[in-house]
Amino acid sequence: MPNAFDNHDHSHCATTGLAQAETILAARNQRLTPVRRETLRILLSEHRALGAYDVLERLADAGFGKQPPVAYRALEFLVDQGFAHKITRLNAFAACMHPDTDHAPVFLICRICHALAETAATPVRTALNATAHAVGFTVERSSIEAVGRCPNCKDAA
Amino acid sequence: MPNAFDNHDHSHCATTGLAQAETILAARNQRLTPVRRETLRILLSEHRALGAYDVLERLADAGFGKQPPVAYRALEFLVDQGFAHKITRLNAFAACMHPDTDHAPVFLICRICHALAETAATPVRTALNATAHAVGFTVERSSIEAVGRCPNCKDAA
DNA sequence: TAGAATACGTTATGATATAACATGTCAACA
DNA sequence: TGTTGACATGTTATATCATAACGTATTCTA
Ligand SMILES: [Zn+2]
Ligand SMILES: [Zn+2]
Ligand SMILES: [Zn+2]
Ligand SMILES: [Zn+2]
Repeated sequence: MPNAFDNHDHSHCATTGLAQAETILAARNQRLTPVRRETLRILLSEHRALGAYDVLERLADAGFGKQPPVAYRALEFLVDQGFAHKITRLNAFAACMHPDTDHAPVFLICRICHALAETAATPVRTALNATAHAVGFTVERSSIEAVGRCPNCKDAA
Repeated sequence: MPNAFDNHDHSHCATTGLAQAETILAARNQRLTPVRRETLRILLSEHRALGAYDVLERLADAGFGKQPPVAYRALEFLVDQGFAHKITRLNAFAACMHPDTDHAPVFLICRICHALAETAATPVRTALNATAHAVGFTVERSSIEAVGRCPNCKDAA
């Protein structure tokens, strides 16, 4: 599985992502309707986060509704079902790169090219849980988002 | 140093916070003007994050300007100088509890009572840097925010 | 005290997000 | 096979969060 920073056959990411969504949602008796499918396709088309209004514009171009709830609802569905994530730092959404495994990711956001990668969260989450436990806090959800430079942009300002 | 979840003499937090800001800013030749001071006092008055418009309302009550930039500018100053943090998950701001030590904190947000604590970030950040390094990414800034239940609310739904 | 830098206040607008409600789709089942 | 109920889609309207641009006031420095 390549990450966003590697050169890779990206068409594979998109087709795989859609196919996975089909399979998983069918098993859950959830419907991947045309708007939802197109929304996922839009997110999968890039390894970066898109604002809800960017998604909305593309949905409108594809013949769907033009009002914010159209995008927000499809995005909410995809987030709930684990096929997309909200990147809170960016107020934006990105396709999940491993919807098959239950996970709570760490996001790496390139400040230069805006590429976004999801990486193994286990060690970070272990540390976070320990830190929280030390003050009696129970973690239910968390966002771990780093901004910096990806390998392709490491020499840029 | 108590954290937000402990019972503690909270008036101490506020007076200490303001005094620290005075001292540190004087040393930096930065001005803790009346709006800035009041903004910090407002944030210090609670161990939770306040939205910019909540802060603005209290500033207006205290006789300062009533327009959003008044609050946003004071908040930006305090964040830049390390006396407040923006909690991106909440689109809100909170006073920093240890402005004396250079740090990039982990935030623990109680879903029930909205208390917010800042905890030692070192182990979490170490893990995050290692994870990032593994894919060639250089972390410049990061937000680590957990939502869950604080010790006082651990038995709640 | 003049001039420059900084801060404060306002108006106006931009960007992100949701409430509320009408219409449409589809499958279960009387 | 027509009715019903659940879900999905679309719209209007509004709420919430944030910044651009500009004029005035204050403070610093020479
Ligand atoms: Zn790809
Ligand atoms: Zn990059
Ligand atoms: Zn306190
Ligand atoms: Zn609590």
